[in-house]
Amino acid sequence: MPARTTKEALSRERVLDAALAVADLDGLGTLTMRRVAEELDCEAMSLYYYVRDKESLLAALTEAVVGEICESCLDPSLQEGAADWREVVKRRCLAAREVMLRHPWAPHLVASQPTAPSTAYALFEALVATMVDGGCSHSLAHRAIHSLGSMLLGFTQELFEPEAGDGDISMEEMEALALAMPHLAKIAEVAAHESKGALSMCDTQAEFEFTLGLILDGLEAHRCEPDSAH
Amino acid sequence: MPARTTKEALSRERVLDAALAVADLDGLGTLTMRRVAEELDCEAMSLYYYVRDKESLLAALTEAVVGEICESCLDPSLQEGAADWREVVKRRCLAAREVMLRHPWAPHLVASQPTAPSTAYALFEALVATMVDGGCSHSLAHRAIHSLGSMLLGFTQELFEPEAGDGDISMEEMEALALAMPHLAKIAEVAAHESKGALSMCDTQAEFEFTLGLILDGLEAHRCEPDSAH
DNA sequence: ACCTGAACACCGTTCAAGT
DNA sequence: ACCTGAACACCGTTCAAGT
Repeated sequence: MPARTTKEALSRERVLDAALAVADLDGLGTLTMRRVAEELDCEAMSLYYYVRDKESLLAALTEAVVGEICESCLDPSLQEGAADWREVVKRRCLAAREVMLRHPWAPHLVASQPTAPSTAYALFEALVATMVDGGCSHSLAHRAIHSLGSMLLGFTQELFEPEAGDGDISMEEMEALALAMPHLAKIAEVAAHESKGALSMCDTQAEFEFTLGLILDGLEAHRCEPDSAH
Repeated sequence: MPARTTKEALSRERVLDAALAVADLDGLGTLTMRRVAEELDCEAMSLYYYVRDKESLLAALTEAVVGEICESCLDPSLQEGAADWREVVKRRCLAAREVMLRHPWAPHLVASQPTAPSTAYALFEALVATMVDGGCSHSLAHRAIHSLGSMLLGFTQELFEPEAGDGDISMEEMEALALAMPHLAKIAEVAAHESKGALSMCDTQAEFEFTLGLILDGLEAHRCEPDSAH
């Protein structure tokens, strides 16, 4: 009779929501299977019906936060009245940051994952599109994604590296992906061409030095016109 | 008789070295008290004679890697023949990166610590000194440290925030620190003055936007002269 | 002073058994 | 199909006891 006390049926979604709630409340450190179960008023073992193991739970949680970031960043209203491609990109980074501030555990979690969740690619595609429309080359936009990585997801890491097993993505999926994200496809194409024989698609050393150069040159410019700062 | 099989006495240093070895060999994930003990051919409980708990072991390990980074960055030969303050800072960041590549687990570990290890301050002091000698204001050098944070330690995070308990550092220590690191002391002084009443000493939102601006403006410059890239 | 055996609380996970 | 009790391996940590 009492609807309140009737146990609501579990579901993968409820499990995920509970995990997110625990992380938001007490951080990743207290996110145990038993604690999530407690939140759902069930036993820890029940979770394994909806989730392969803890690792995959965390992977799903990662996808969820990154998805939230993407949603915020892709809000069309961010484009309104922007003077510049820079302003659009800036607003998107600030939107990403807002989400990260709501989920302080997110950078840690994303960084601990072996690969960036697929949700992130939509965000990268949108950023590259904005830059290319703004007159940037694909190659510059590519470097920009690397340089902005830590502003978007809160940490620095390889983003474009292939997953452990190449075989787990089919040719059809590949083509569908290329159609959905033409700019990323073009970037991947160029990068693959330039790096034939290299260990990884992106020259991370070069990317590092490029970003470093941007920052140092920018600081030098501020040194010469110290009116803006201070 | 057989010196080989005679158990060498444990020591805090040996424990730390063993922990570092485990991390380098198999990553932080396998770094358990029992595994470290195994490496030392003793029981896990023995470690507690030299280390309060695992948390403090990890803190010591953090101090060790950050110390290694500082040593590399502070190598005087990095200053030789540098055309610019930028070149010195760049070489230091690249030196830091080399250490990080040797210890891929380092960014994770440093980021997971509640506070940056004291070892890091010597590095910041040296960088600020280089910039100020190169004609930068203290306030610009301060922002530079924030902007370069992820290039130096592999992640983004609050660096200057006070530790949980303010009381655990005495007035004498404070003054000794100020004498050893005059530039950081000056920066702290200015920041404390500017932020009276604010929650934290550094306006992280402003630092974020500043770094973002450096990157975006740098990219825009590259868009206009696309000869250098591509 | 330095090390360890036994023990405890907590964790992820499996599996057979319940409904 | 969906959930759970019992059980196992592994973890950090304490403490009394050994040398």
